[in-house]
Amino acid sequence: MFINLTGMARTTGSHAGITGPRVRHAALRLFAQRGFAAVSMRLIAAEVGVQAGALYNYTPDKQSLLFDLMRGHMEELLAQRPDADGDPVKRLKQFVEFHIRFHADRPDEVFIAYMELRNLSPENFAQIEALRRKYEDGLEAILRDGAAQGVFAVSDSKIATLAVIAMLTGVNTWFREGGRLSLDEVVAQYWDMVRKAVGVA
Amino acid sequence: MFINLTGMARTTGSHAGITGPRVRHAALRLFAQRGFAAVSMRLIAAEVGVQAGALYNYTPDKQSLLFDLMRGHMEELLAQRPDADGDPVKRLKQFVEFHIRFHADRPDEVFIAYMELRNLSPENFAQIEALRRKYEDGLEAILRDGAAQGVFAVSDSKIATLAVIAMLTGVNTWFREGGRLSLDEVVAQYWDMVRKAVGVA
DNA sequence: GTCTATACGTGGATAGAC
DNA sequence: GTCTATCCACGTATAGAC
Repeated sequence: MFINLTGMARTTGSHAGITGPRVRHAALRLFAQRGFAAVSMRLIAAEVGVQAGALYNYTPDKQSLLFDLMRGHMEELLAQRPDADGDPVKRLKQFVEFHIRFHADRPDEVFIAYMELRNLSPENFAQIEALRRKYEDGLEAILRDGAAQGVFAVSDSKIATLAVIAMLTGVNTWFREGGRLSLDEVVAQYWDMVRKAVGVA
Repeated sequence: MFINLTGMARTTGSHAGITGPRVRHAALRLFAQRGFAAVSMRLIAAEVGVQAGALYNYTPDKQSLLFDLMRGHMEELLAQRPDADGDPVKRLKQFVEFHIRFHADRPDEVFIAYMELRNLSPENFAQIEALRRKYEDGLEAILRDGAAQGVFAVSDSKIATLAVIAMLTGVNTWFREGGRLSLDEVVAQYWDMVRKAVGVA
C-alpha cells in the first residue's frame, strides 16, 4: 500500500495508508488505560482525529479490534521467543531474560492480554488461550528436560511453569523505566530467584 | 438490625434486613464475571430480584458498591494474616500457606481486587493501594528479618516480596477445587519453591 | 476515506406513588 | 422498602452525501 510521505492530504482529512495503524494504536492505549468496556468507539475516533463512523473502514467492529490486538501480541511473543535446544539451564536463563524484556517493552499489550480475556467472544477466547498455552508449553519443556537430566529439582513441571510465569509477568505491575533498578538488574535478580526456585545447583 | 427468620414478608417484596448483603453478593459475582464496566445496575437488581431503583437504598452509587467490596476484602486480608514474630522461616511458611488459602477461598474478591483498580475513583484508589502496600510490607519485614539473620539469601527484599506475592497470587488463575491437585499439595509445592527461591538452607 | 446524521438500544440515577 | 415511570447522556453501528 502507498504511504504518503509528503504530508500532503489527497482528500480532505485523508491520511492515506496510516489511519489503520493509528486506530489500532489508539485502541491499544485506551483499552490498556481504561479497559475495553469503558472505551467507546467515539473516544478511539477522537484520539485518532476522525469521526466514529470512519473507524469502520478499518475494523468490522469493536470486538475485532480487541481480538486483533491480542492475537498480534501473542503471535509476536511466540515468534520472538528463544529457540529451544541445548543445556536446560542456559535455555531457562534465556527464557527468563526474554520474558522480562519482551513484556517490559510492551506494557499496554501485556495488560490487555491479561485483563481483557473475558471480553473476547468465546471463539476468539479459545484462539488466544491456545496461543498462551503454546507459550507455556515452551517453558514446561525446558523444565521437564532439566528435571529428566537431574539439573533441576522440579517435582511438578506444570506447577513450576505457572509459578515462574506468574512471577516474571508480575514485573510489569511495578517496573518503570528510570526507577530504582535498571532492567538489567531486574533480569539478574529474577534469574537468581528462578534459578534457585527450580533447584539449579 | 432485625432479621426476619419466618419468611413472612412485612411489606410487599420486602426482605427485611437481607437485601443489602444480597446486593453486595450479586455485585461481587457479576463484577468478577463480566467486569465492573460491563455490569449494569439493572443487571445487579435482576440478580437480586428487585427493580434497579431499589438498589439505591443500599448504595449511593455504583462506584461505592465497587469500593466497599474491595475495601472489605483488603481489610479482611489484613485482619486475618498471621502474626509476625519468631523464626523468619516459620513466619514465611505461615505467610505462604495463609496467602494461598485465603485467596483460593475468595476467587471473586481477588479477581476484582486485581482487575478493577482502574475503575476506582482517584480517592478510592489511593485507599485501596495503601491497604495493599501494608500487606506487602508484612511480607517484606519477614524477608528483611531473615536476610539480617542470615537465614535467607535475599539481596533486595522489595523485589523478592513482589516476586513471591505475584507467584502465590498466580495460583488463583488456574487452581480449581477438585482438580488434579489438592490445595494441600499446592501449598506444599509453592512453599518448596518459595523456600528455595529465598535461599533457605 | 471521511463526513454528517441518525437509528436504536442501554446506561446511571432520580421522583413520587404505594 | 420497593415499585413504575422517566430524564438525559451515551453506546455501537449504519446510511448516504461528498
